[in-house]
Amino acid sequence: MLSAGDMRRFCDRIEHRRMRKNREHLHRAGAALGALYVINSGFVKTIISDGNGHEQMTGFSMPGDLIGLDAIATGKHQCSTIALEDSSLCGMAFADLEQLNREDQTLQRHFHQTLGMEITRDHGMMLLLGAMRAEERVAMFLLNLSRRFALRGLSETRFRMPMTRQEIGNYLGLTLETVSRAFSRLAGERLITIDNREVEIRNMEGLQQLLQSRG
Amino acid sequence: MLSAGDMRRFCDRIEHRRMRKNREHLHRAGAALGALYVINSGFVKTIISDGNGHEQMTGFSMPGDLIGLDAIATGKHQCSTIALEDSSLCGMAFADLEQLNREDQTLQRHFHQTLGMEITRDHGMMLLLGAMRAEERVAMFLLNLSRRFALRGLSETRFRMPMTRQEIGNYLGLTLETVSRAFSRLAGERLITIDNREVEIRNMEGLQQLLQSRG
DNA sequence: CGCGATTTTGACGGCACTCAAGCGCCGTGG
DNA sequence: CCACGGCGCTTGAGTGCCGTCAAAATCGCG
Repeated sequence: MLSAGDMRRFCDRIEHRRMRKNREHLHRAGAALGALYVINSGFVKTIISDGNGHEQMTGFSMPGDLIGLDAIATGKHQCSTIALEDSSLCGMAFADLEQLNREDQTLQRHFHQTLGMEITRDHGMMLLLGAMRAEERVAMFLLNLSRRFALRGLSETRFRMPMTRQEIGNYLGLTLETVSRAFSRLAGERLITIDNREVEIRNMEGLQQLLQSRG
Repeated sequence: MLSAGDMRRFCDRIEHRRMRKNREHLHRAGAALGALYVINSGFVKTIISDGNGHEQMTGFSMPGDLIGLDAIATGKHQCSTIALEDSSLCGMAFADLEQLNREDQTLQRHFHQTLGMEITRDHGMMLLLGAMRAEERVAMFLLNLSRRFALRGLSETRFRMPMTRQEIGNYLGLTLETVSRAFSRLAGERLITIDNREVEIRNMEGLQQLLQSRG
C-alpha cells in the first residue's frame, strides 16, 4: 500500500483507466513497455495462466495497492488483471517511474519496499500453500483481509468479500467446495459468522490460534 | 542471475563471506541494514520460519544468484539462508546499492529486473504449490534445475542435486517419502535415471509433456 | 417472477501423509 | 581393519484429508 504522499507523486504523470467487472485488462501480451497501476476504487484479481487452461490467482488487490509488478522482469505482463467490481486505477509507464526514482530518493526507497513486500507476501503464500491445511488456509485468508481493511480505516471484524468461492479456492489451492466447508466449520466453531459474502469475525484470537500450530 | 558486468559493478564495494555447510547466516534478526549477497560458489537454501517450528523452503540458490531480496521490505531479513555445501558469497549494504542505482541507469534497470524475476518465480511456485500433483511438482523441479545448470554452461541432462529429499519435499510442499516415490516413478517411466543425488534426464520432452496438462 | 450463477451439503474415492521397516553409505572408534 | 551407529533413501501398508461428482438451496439480476 502506498502512502498518500507517494500516491500524489506517483499520480503526477498518470494515465487513468476504468475497468468493468469481469473485463480483462493488462494482458500477458501487453504493451511492450509495462505500466504499473494503483487502484483507486474497487477490487481486482491477478491471475497467472500456464498456457494449458489452468489459471492460478496470485493475489487480490484493493484500493491503494500497486499492481503490475510482474511486468518489471520482462517489460511485459506475465499476469492478467481482472476487475471483481467496477474499478478505477491510474497507471504510469515503468520507464517514467524509474526516472522519478533516480530523482527522488524517498520514492525510490518506497518503491523498493513495495517490491520487497510483494516478495515477502509471496513467500508467505508459499508457506501457506506448501504447509497448511484447508481450515488454516481459509483462516489466514480472512485474517489477511481483515488486516488490510483495518489498514484502510475500515472495520476489521465485518466486511464483504467481493470474490467468489471459486476464486478464493483457486487462490488458496483448494476447491470451492472445500472453501465452503471450511467457512461452515469456522462458523460452527463460533469463530466467525458468514452469510454469503458478508463475514463477521467473532473471535479474532481463536482464529489466530488456529494458525499457531502451523503458521 | 546477474550478468558479468553487473557482477563487477556490484562487487566494487563488497564484503566477502564464507559459509560452511549447515551453518546459518543472514538471520531473521539480522543487521538493521539488510545486505544483498551474490553467491560465488556452492549451493544455499533459503527458508522462512513461521515462528511455530515449521519452516518452508523458499528457494535454492546457485552461483550467480542474488539472495537477500526478502530484506528489502523492512531492512531486516525475513528468511534464513543456509549453505548446502561450503560456499562463498559477497554482499553489499542495501543503502550502497540504492546509491549506485541512482547513479547508473543500467544497473538500476537490471536490479529491478532481478526483483521482478523473483516475483515472477514466486508466482510460478504458487501455481506449482496450488495446482500440481506430486509427480508434476518433481518434474518441474528437475526441469528448473536443468535449465539453471544450462544457463551456467553446465550439463542440462546430468547433474547432482546437493539437497536432501527432505529439503526438496519441503520446497515442493511434499513429504520426503512422496518425493522419493515420485523419483522412482519417473525412473520407472524411463524419463530419468536417478542414483541418490545424481540425476540424468533421459527424456526431456517426456518430462516436459508431464507438465503440459497443468503447467 | 424466472433463470442462471453461486453456494451449501452429502457421498465416495484417490492421492498424498503417517507410520514403519529395511538398506546403503560413511565417519568413528575399538 | 572392521564393527557400529547415524543419516539419508527407498519401499510397503494403512489412514485421512481433500478432490470429484451430484443435488438442492439461495442469491442476484433482468
